[in-house]
Amino acid sequence: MANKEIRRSMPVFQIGAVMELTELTARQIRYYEEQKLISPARTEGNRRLFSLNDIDRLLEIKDYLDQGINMAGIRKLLEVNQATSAIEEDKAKDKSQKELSDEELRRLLREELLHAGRFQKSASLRQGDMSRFFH
Amino acid sequence: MANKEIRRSMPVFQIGAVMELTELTARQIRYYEEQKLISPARTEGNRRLFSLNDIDRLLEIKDYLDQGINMAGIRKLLEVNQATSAIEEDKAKDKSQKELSDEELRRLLREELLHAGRFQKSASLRQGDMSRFFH
DNA sequence: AAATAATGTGAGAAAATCTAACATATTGTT
DNA sequence: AACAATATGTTAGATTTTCTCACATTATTT
Repeated sequence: MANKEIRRSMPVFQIGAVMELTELTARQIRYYEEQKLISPARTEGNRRLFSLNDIDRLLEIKDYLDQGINMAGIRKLLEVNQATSAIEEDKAKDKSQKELSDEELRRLLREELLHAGRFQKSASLRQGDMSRFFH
Repeated sequence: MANKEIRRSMPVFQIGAVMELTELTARQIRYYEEQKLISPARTEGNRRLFSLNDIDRLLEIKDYLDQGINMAGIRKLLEVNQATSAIEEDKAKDKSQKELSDEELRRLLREELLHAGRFQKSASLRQGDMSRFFH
């Protein structure tokens, strides 16, 4: 499901929330952006907006920092991590595709058609849909 | 999993994000609070903080509004909805409990022990954990 | 026509975030 | 030991967002 990744990359959190969730200071978070470790989106008014992926990344950075790794090291590690996780995603995709029986495929197709267009405009969001928004 | 409900009720969204997600104006959202349809949390600085549940509720309200139902009606509908969904949750819980084999129970217990305390302090959050945070 | 309900709009205050600059503590280098 | 670089703290002033409150407007009910 590519929707999952879309949802996880939606920029919705302001820096205050991120500070609480990650226990990093605003200064630290901004510095990591300066160092190109993260690239949060911006509102019209230039405020940072973070996604779940950004937050995961910050938690990862924090872990590495606790291990005494410096910015350069972390930058490299995140690169590698990014690459390998992309590969793993692809693998998982292949695997799950192979494992689908024809019947399941037909069922999924029906589902797909039934819900087509659901994520086009947020106007189409309706009750209960927020549960679909994350993960 | 009661954690799911805990996560869904975590107040993290500011009104700006909620406006975008729901396509309601700030005025509307505040009015619905005044009408006791929602009860968002507050920051120290008195700003509203909404949870996923709040947002679902607002989307539900919007649906009802589109159907021409007034505040009183919506209030009542939300009450009923709340009650029935609680019942359904209980039912689901019963069902899933019955369906768990002894072996699965033991496995879950091990898991539980392994991850005990994880949600006590946000300090214990580590990389990849944000994916667990929603749904 | 008057009252009520739901929402819009504007003002002024308070809070959160922004950038930029300088300070400080720790680590690495010479 | 002295110096340089790294990572973070702190402060200031500007900008943006949100707050409450009051009044305006529009559509429905009585």
